[in-house]
Amino acid sequence: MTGHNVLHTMGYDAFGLPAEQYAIESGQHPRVTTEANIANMARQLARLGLGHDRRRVLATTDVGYYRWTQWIFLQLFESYYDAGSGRARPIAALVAELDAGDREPDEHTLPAGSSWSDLGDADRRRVIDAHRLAYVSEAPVNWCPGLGTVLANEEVNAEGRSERGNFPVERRPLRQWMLRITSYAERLLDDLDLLDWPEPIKLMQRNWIGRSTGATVAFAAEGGDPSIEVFTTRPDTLFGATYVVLAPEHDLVDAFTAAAWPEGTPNEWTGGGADPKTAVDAYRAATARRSERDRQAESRVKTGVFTGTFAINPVNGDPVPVFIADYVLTGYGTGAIMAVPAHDERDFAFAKAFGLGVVEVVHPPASWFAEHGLDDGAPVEQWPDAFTGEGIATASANDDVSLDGLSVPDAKAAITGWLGVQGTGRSTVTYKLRDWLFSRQRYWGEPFPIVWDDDGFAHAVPADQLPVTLPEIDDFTPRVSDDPDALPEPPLARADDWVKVSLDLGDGPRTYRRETNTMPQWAGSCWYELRYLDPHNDEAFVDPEIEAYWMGPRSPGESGGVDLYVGGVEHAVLHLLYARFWHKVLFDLGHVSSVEPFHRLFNQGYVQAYAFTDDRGFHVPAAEVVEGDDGTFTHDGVPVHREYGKMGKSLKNSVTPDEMYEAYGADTLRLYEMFTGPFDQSRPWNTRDVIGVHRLLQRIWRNVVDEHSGEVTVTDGAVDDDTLRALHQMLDAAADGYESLRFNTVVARITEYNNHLIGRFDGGVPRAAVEPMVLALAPLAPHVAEELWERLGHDTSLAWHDFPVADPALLVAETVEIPVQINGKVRSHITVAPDASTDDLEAAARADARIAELLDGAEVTRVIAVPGRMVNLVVK
RNA sequence: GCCCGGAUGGCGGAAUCGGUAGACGCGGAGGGCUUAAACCCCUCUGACCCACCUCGGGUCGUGCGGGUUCGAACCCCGCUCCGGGCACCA
Repeated sequence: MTGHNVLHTMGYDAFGLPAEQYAIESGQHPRVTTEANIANMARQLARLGLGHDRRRVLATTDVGYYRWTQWIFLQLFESYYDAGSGRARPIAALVAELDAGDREPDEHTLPAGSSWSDLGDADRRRVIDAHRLAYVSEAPVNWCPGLGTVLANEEVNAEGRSERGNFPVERRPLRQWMLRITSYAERLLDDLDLLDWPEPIKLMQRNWIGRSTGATVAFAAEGGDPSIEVFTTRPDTLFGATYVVLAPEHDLVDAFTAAAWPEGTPNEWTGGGADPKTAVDAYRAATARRSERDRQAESRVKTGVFTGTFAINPVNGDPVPVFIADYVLTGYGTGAIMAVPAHDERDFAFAKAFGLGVVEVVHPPASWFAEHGLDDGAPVEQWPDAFTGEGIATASANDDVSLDGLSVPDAKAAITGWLGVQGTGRSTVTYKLRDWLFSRQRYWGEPFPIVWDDDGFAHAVPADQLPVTLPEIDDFTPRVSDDPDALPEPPLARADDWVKVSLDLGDGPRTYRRETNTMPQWAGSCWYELRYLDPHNDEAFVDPEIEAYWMGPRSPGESGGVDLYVGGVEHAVLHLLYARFWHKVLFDLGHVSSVEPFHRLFNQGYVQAYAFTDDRGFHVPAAEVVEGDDGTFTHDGVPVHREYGKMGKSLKNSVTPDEMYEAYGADTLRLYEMFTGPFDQSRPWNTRDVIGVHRLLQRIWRNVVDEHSGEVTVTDGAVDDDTLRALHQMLDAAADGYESLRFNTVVARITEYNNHLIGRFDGGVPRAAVEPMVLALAPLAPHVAEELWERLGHDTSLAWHDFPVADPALLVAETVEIPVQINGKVRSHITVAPDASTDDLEAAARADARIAELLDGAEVTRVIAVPGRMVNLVVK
C-alpha cells in the first residue's frame, strides 16, 4: 500500500466528509475504536444532522485480513444448518447428538436404508460432510474458459456470458466448494422487512430468492417403485396431468429408462433412438454439450425424448408417459414436473410438439374465450394456448375427492389435503436461489484453509496456523486447454512445494495436499464492514463488545447493522445477498449481535455522458469529437454516431477527476456532483454547468475574505431579523436535506442564503450570519469550509463543532403571501399572518379589491381556506 | 413475455402532506463597472395573446387520452416512450 490509507467507505465518503482529515500515513492506520475516534465520528455524524447520540461509522483499513476471512470460512466448514432451530450450529454438536443416539442425520445424507449407528468411519465422515455449510460438490457449474475459472450463477448474465469480461460461459460438471446459502433462503427473505432499503432492491432480492409455494406429488412407476417426486404450484390441475418430465440430469432417469420401446410408441417420441437407452443417452449428451448460450439462441423450441416407461397419476390411476426434456431444470424444485398442457404454456408447447393429450381441468371465464376469438366454452382442442389464469375446476373428481366447482385456491387446498391423507403429496416451498459456488481457479484470492488427506477427506487447517498465505509463483494464469474435457487447473496446483504439507491434526504428523482453488472476490467484501470496526484485533475478527456498540440493534426486534450503506445497484443480488448470508451465519454462531449487516441502504446513480462510435461500432474518445453546425458529429473528420451511457473507460467518455481538480479544485467537483440532481438518480455530466457551483464557492469566500488583501472582512455587527430568519430557514432545510440525502437541495438553499447576504452589509457581513453557513457547507465543500473556519479565527477543525440547529421560533415568517382562488384559479394574492384563521382568511380574501371586483356580488357557495396556504372561493 | 423505476422550460433539476408549478444552477437577452476584455454586480428569461410612459391582465402549460376533487406534476383508469432487473423457475 502506498500513500494514504484513507478512512472512508461507500457510506462515509458519500457525505463528502473531509476524508483527508483522517488520512493516515501508511502503516499507521487508526483504530477507529479508540475513544477519540469514536467521539470524532459521532460528532461528524451529528454535524450532518443525523440526530443519533451514537453512530456506527465505517472505516477502511489495509487489506491483509485473509486470516480472518479464512477463519470465518472455517466457521462455515465446521457448522451445519439445524432445521429444528432454524439456526446454524457447530457440527461438533451434531456429531455428539448422533453418537449419543439422540437424533438421526438428515435423510438425504444417509446411504439408503442405513442409520448412523450402522455406519463405518468413512461413511460417517461422508454424512458429516454432507451437512456442512461449506461443502464440496460435483455439480454442473459455470465454466468460463476465457477467464479460466468457474463462476457463480449470479456472475453469469442473461446472454450466458461472464459479468466480468463478457466471455462465453458453459456448463460443465466439476468438483467445487459450495456454500449452503439456500438454507437461509427463508430468513434472507423475511428479514428484508427489517431493513430500510429501497423497495426495488428488496424486490430484486425477493425475486432472486424466488420463493414459491406449491406441493410435491409422488408419481409411482407402473410397478409401484420407484416414485418420481414432482413439484407443482398448481396441484389443483393434477387431474389434467397427462405426462411427466424429468430433467435430463435427474437421478431417476436410468431407473425409468425401459429396455425397449413399448408397442405403439410414436416415432417422434424416440428421438431416432433404436431403444430408450440409446435415445436417452444421446439426448443427455446433447444437452450436456449445449452451452447456455446455445439454449438461449434456440429460444423456446421444446425438445425431449420418451423414456419408454409410464408413471401413475395418483389422483386417477392413469398411466402417463415419462419424458426427459431440457425445459425442466435439474436445480429447481425436485427436477421433475407433472405436465398439465391445458394450463401451462411450456407444457402446452411440448404437448403440441409431441402429440400428447391436453385435458381441460380449469374452466376459463367467458372473457378469455372472447379474447382468443373462441366461442364461449370452446373445447380444449381449439385452444391456441394454455389457460393459466383463475377459473373454476372441472373434470377433477375421483371416488374420494372432487374439486369440481371450486376456485383455484380452494381446489389447491382441497387436493393438497387429500394427497396428504393418501401419503402421496404434501405442500412444499421451493426457491430459485441455488447454493453459492464459492471456489475459483485463480491465483489472487484467499486460499482455502483446507487440506486433503489420502482418502479424499477435507480437513480444516488449525486456526492458530492461519493465515494460509499464497506461495510465490511465476505463472499466475490458469491453464486453459484446447481439450474440451480437460479439467481446469488452478495456478496454485503447480506450486508443488506449497501444495504438499505436513501437519499434525491430532493423530500425529501426516502429509496432506492443500486445496488449490481460491475464494472469489466476494469473500472479503462479505464481512469487511465488521473488520472496519476493529481493524487491528489479533484475537478475533471483531471484538464482540465493539460490534455490539457499533452494529448492535438499538431496540429489540431491530436488525442492527451499519447505519447507512451507499453503493451501486449492481450489487443488489451479489454482494448484498452474500454479505447478508455470512452475517447471519456469524449471528447464529454467536459472533455478532446484529442480524443484518446493513440497516439502511442507498443506491447512488451513475454519472452518464455521451459516447461516440464510428462505423465499425468502435468507441472513439468523446473528448475528441467535434459537433458540426448541422448537429452531426465527427472524429478526425470521420462521421460518428452519438449514444449515451455510464461514464467510463469502455465507452471512452470519461471526464477524469484530475482534469476537474486542475481546473476548479476538489470541492467544486464534489459540489457539482452533489448539486446536479438527486443522489440516487443517474444523470448526464455537463462540464459547462460546473462553473455554477464554482461561482458559489467564490461568492461565499468573498463574504468572508477580501480577495485582494486577503483580510477577513466579517464584523461583530448585529444580524437583522430578515437575515436571521433566512439563516434559520436555510439551516432547517439543510439539516433536512442531509438527513434525506437530498444534497442537491442543500446546495440550493445555501446558495439562496448566500445570495441574500451579498450586497446587504456595508463594511462586512456579521460573523453570526456567516459561521453557521460555513458549518452547513462543510460536508459538501470540506476544504473551503475548513479554510474559512480557520480564517474566522478558530484553532481547531470545524469537524469538532456541532452542526448548527435551526431555532423553530425563527422558522415562522411574520407574514405570508397566499393565493386567493376563484373556482380553483389564482386571481389575487393576500398578505396575512401565517396562523390567520379560516374566517380571517375569507374576510381578507373578500376584502381584496380585485377579488371583490371579480365576484361582483356573485354568490359564494363554498369557501375552502387552508391557513398559511391558500383561499379558494367557489361561485356558481 | 413478466416485474420495477422514470418522463416537469433551451439544459440539469425544485415543488417532502392533493394547495401560488418552474426554487437553485447552466445557457440566453439587456444594463452597470472598465481605456478595453475578463472577472464581478444588477434586471429579465415556460409558451402564446392583450396592454406597454408605467403598474399590469388573460389563455394554455408538468409524455398522451380520460376520471376523481373546490383544487392534480402528485390520486385512479387506459396508453406511449425511455432506463433497469428477471427470463423454460413448473
